Amino acid sequence: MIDVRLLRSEPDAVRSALARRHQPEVLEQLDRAISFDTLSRDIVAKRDAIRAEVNDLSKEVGQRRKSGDTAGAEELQIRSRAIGEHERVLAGEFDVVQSDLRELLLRIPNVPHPDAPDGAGDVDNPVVKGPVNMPAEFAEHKRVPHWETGTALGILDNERATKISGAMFTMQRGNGAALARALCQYALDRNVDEFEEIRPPSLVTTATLTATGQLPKFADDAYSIERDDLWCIPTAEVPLTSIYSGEVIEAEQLPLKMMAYTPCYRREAGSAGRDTRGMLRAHEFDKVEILAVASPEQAPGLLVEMTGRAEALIAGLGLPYRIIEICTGDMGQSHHRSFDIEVYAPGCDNWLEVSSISWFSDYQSRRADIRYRIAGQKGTQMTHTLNGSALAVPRVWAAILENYREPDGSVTVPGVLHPYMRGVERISGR
RNA sequence: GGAACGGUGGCAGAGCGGACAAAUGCACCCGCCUUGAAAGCGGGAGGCUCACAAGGCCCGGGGGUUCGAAUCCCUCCCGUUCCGCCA
Repeated sequence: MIDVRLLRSEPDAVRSALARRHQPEVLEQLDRAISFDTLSRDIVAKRDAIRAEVNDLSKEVGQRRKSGDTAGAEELQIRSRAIGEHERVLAGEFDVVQSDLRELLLRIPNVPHPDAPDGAGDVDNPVVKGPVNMPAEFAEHKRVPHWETGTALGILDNERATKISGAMFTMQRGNGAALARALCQYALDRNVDEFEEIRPPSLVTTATLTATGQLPKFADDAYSIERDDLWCIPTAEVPLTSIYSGEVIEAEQLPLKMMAYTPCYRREAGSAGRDTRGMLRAHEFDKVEILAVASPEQAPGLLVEMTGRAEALIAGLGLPYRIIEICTGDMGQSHHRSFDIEVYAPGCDNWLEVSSISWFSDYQSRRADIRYRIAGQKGTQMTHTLNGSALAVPRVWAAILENYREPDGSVTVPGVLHPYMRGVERISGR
């Protein structure tokens, strides 16, 4: 949620920043929000003046009662009651305007960072690094999609996954399952130097899913358990961000760095049939997420650090990759600035998005009410949040099967994963 | 799921219809005292809204009663204990 005070003090700056997202309806919402805010301040001023009057009268009623002036007290009561009617009307109006305003603000996206590249959509995302590790050409035996290799080796069984749960569910078996788990273990071990490992709940309340920005706008993308008013998390970002919701953190505690390995659930409404072969897009997948709660000053450095960490994991696996920056027209609603890491998969002949690292400025913190206090200073400020996929399993799993496919159809396991694979260095057919 | 009891400031904990932003203790900050510190003494200090002041709001959330609610009523949430169920 963007700051209403910013809307008041610098409406033009907010407008031109949001205009870079190339979504005309956002600017309309902005105008309505500004007029709601003006109206609400107008009403609250009147309401408060009346409340002050009622408070004064009530005090006097008490005093007169005490001194025995019953008649005088009763006369004041009558007056106060009449004024109270008016107060009730104004208070009602205020509540309506406030909730309309909040509803609007929850749907207005974050302002992009000034340095975020301009663009209308994903084709405008500039490559900021790479390709790294990219061979001049790929041998024919690597030009095999992972779903063929995985099925042939008996480590991918999507046919039965579909029988069990329906379309767009996947299932890994044997060394394929081990490979998926090894990737998570690898990602956790490489970040435990700085990030606290968390095992959060994967079902969360509506308030929690609203704090990170998925609700109210993107309800169709999440699985909901209506009977208990809970939602399945689409990413560990959701529970991790809300760990400190409603709390005030001492400045010297910042940044708070956390990571979690969780399943992620996405309905993928509207994307059925698109890039859904093999492991490319599924309703349920595993991911290791890294997250930081920081001061505004710490945030830019953390964005660089966290992007570097995600990159190091991919580089460590020896996969060809590149880093792109997300342009203003392609940014997620909560994002202030964002980078993606893409891995090249020769079998699909495609760059696969395997990691996304984002800075949310105070957008999520304001929704979640996460503040910090500087010792010796009055008041509190909103924190900044950042997060990124350290490693999203399915597409990395897919890229390994394609990049490490041998002429005989087996798959070599990258060296860094050997310790987590019970010594298996090569996955061959049974 | 059932029953009982709870939810008040950083923490503990009083207040249970009228001057309560809220006693007291601990912790914290500033003085005095001291070579320095502790103890002792004196003083200060919550959050939100807000340019500031004034005003308003905040005693788990929401609603109600009342001239007036931390205090009474309803409802929801959370916690503790006991029972039931269960990995």
